[in-house]
Amino acid sequence: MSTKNKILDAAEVLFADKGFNGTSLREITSQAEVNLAAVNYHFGSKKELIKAVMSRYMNELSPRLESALGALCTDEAKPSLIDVFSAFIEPLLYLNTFKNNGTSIFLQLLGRGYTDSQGFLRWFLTTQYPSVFSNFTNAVHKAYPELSAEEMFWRLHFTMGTIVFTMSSSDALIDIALNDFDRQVDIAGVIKQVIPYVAAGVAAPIIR
Amino acid sequence: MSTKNKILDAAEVLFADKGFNGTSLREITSQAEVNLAAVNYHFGSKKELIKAVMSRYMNELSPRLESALGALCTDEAKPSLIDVFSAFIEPLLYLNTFKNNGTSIFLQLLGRGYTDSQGFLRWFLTTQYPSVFSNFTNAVHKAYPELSAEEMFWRLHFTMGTIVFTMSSSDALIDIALNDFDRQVDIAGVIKQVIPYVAAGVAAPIIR
DNA sequence: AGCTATTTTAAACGACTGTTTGAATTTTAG
DNA sequence: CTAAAATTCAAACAGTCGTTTAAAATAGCT
Repeated sequence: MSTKNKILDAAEVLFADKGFNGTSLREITSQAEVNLAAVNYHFGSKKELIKAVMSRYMNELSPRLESALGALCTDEAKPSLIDVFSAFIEPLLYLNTFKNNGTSIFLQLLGRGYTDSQGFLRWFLTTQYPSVFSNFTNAVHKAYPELSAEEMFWRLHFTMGTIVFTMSSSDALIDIALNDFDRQVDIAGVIKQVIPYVAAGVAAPIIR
Repeated sequence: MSTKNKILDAAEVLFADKGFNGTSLREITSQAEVNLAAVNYHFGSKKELIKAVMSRYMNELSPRLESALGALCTDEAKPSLIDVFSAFIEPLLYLNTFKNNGTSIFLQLLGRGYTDSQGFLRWFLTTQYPSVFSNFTNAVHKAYPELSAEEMFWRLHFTMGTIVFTMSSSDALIDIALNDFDRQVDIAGVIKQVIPYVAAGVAAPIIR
């Protein structure tokens, strides 16, 4: 295993758990069992390391998401919103085979990225992977054409919030579910719970 | 204006903007124009200052929320989920009169509290203000009795995520709405947009 | 006024942060 | 085998962090 990958593997878990600002390079390098200076040598800076961690996931996710959402839009049949959101399941769960707990880690990282460090990660994702967003809005528009661009904007951000926030505290929530309801839930279970919710939210009647 | 209040006023704005971990005591005290040591003198520690900032809002919000939700439950008429979520509007917007931008600041603080500092704030709120949560779940249960406790647990956390996440990035979102749609939105406008969304999400049909 | 208690102040504490350095080591290639 | 390139390493850098200290200033009270 290369030093670079040892660092990435250790970093993503710590970042997901304690946030980007909350994780020090010393924690990462000691967890990865490499020298402290290795991060700056291989990645240049902590910020570049964060980008590298996210890119490793986005490069796997982006094409799969693109084709799944693209298939919905080229179909002549009108997809339901459940179809649109369900298109995320397979690509997201693929991250689990690509890496242990990959889905959960990635979604937690996404949540961290939106609140930590004044949204520089949001800028990075929207500029580096713009097609993911446009594919998504296109699919939603096909499923629910009555929704104006502005209303869609808000509802998609609400959806983003639901997903990202839920996932960034998914470990705690899964713990509570285990204690209060004796129910063993995994990340796939949470995803299946959240899809009807966000689909209904986006499909909510328009109040004018 | 007392030193204590000068600190609280400066702290809440900085905390909302940059998070609890992202704001240093030196930023707070120089913004408040008081000595650095004043925080530890008046509050004991940074952690206690965070609690004090939140308590100042919760002590205003909690009784108003309690009576608004309580009224729904004692009514013999079955409330709709829109009614339940609309019960939050008046107490939340009251924070705006209590303090400039109070609603927005409080909701942003809430969002920060859920992701910063490994959820110690979540523990603080759920143990110090448990009635808010139980009143809420009671009201939802009355509006939608078919929802099991476990399903309600998940949907309420999804809702929490939607609200809290949206509000913690509300400044950025309001900016985008202004640029892309020439639409001036304020925090009340965002709340009115989000209520149909979360109400529909919670009301989503149960898939078993 | 004087005395006490409260508050403010400047300075320093030790611990931690990301980053850089230059020498030692390992790997690669001719 | 050897020389060059790439990597690892311990050490130190300059900063920032939350907190503490002890002296100075202020306030309240008799």
